[in-house]
Amino acid sequence: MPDKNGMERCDFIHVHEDIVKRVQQTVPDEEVLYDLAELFKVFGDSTRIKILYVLFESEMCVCDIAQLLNMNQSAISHQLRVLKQSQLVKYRRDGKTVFYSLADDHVRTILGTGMEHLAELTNNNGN
Amino acid sequence: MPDKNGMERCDFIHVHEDIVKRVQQTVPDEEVLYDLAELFKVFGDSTRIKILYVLFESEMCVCDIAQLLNMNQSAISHQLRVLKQSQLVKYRRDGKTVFYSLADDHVRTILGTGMEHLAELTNNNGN
DNA sequence: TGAACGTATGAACATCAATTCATATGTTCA
DNA sequence: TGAACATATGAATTGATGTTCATACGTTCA
Repeated sequence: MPDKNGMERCDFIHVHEDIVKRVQQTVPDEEVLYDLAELFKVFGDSTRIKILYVLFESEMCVCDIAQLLNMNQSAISHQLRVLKQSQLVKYRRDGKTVFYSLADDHVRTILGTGMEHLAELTNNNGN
Repeated sequence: MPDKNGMERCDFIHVHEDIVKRVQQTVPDEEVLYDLAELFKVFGDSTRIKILYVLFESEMCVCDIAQLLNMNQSAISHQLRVLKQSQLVKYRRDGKTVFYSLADDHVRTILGTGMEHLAELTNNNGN
């Protein structure tokens, strides 16, 4: 017969309190970790990743990005807004056209780190 | 009066074809970018980020992680499965207990890069 | 000014993902 | 073996998110 209340035994009887205490002190604040997750969430969509990679090469207008990715203008515009809010891209207006570009080099660094990880995974699996 | 078919003008008339061509060649394959997005998606959840940070300090069992994060065992177990599938954590069994730990140092690198980005943003906004 | 164009945006819809609940699986020990 | 415990998992639910559609906004130019 299982526990009366389903489960939720696990009363942390054997917990190493010293370890727990130490860990609690070294982990960053809840708020920071939340922001960090929000940042990575932005990179967690292939449309946005494609946009960023495209901007590696040169600044580009919404229309051109849409053509490159074979998506409609609205979808790109919505995603550019997300990237803008995260301060990953910046823009300048030239007449009717708005040109987007990478805000700084962090984008390259972050994407590069992710790429390295993927590369190593596929290498190891290839053995 | 707006266009007849809503919009979807934007016939890419003024597109710089040379730029577009060049960009298309340098952007990684669709599949790779998709995998990259999947990787970052894993980091795009604060529960998983917390788990990873907790594992920075030492290997830990499901129960302890649950206590540290003040969440129930099932939620943690589900998230550990995601981290396991992404090969970001590994585990070893010791009797009834399963200890989880970081799979390699890429986790630290990736999270560190994200942190740096956040730090610079807040610095710049603080001016 | 008004037509044409490039871009932005709000609403609707559909899909996805995190958590919870209930329960199954696997291990230890009396 | 069976009770107790630690973990895993499937189903259900709820909230978040990406895309589309329609349309608004801002700019140029005749």
